Amino acid sequence: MYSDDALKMIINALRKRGYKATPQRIAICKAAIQDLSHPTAQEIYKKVKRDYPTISLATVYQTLKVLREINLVQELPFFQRKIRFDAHTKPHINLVCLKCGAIEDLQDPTLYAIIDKASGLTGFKVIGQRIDVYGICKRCSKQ
Amino acid sequence: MYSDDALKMIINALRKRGYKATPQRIAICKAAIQDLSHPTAQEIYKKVKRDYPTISLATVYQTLKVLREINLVQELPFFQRKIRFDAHTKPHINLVCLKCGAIEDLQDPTLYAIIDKASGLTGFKVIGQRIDVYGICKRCSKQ
DNA sequence: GTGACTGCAAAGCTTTTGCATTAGA
DNA sequence: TCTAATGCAAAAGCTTTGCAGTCAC
Repeated sequence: MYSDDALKMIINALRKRGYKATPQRIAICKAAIQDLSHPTAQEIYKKVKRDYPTISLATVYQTLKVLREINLVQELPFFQRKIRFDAHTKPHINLVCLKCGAIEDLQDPTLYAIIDKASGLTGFKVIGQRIDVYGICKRCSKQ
Repeated sequence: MYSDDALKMIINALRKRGYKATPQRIAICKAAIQDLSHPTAQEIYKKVKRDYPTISLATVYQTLKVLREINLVQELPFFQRKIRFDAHTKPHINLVCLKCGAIEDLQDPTLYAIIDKASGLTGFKVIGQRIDVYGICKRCSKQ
């Protein structure tokens, strides 16, 4: 399910920045990065709790903060005070279904050009981006 | 400062949907729509409080919910549990400076094409969008 | 061994809700 | 008049913080 290479990458990324690679931290990393559904902190917590029953939400939040710092995940603050996490930090479109709540990622090479243009026009130094499209997904439309 | 036409538009938009055009509501609308800095609810509250000292935060939140419903503003949930409001509901780029916190809007006609393409590819029915680019603005870069 | 991490509990804050009073249409 | 809106207070609920014990390195 999860390759050793990816595991090594996580451990290296942590150590390179001076963070300790604790078992809990690795479990949270794996849960956050493997999960393509853009989970909330609560969802990551529940998932990790299966293997580490004593884990606390505080640890999950602290670790997610670290992952954000080392650019392994991106925070997506959403409605209803929920923050969802996206392991996909390169430019892409989040197709957010307002009915079922699902978020689908969509690549589009044109995005790089638009972001570059925006940067060039305004002298803005780009660090990251978030592109959401809200609506109703195909599955929900059919119902 | 604020044209009668715009005022009439707000009142009409409210009444058309069955909402009453109370003085507080109009003041909040004006504060939210005039302000291009993407204010938070707190900032709108402080601004309106000058003219209506008895206004409550609850009223501000309730009114912003109404404005969202009638599509006069868009909610932008941000980091630190802050929601900022954008009176600009058409596709545009929010250039968000991570240093000074300023948000600048930028038009780009190409966005329509990208959103249409995304919609066409996936069968997604588009209702709205949010396009953020995070980085350092020109002014902050110079310092 | 030592400084960073965990996890419990409590605090912090934004946003929402309940409800009596007030006021728009 | 009659329903909806206001505004106070309290609740809700996600996220952060403090701190003692523990563990990675």
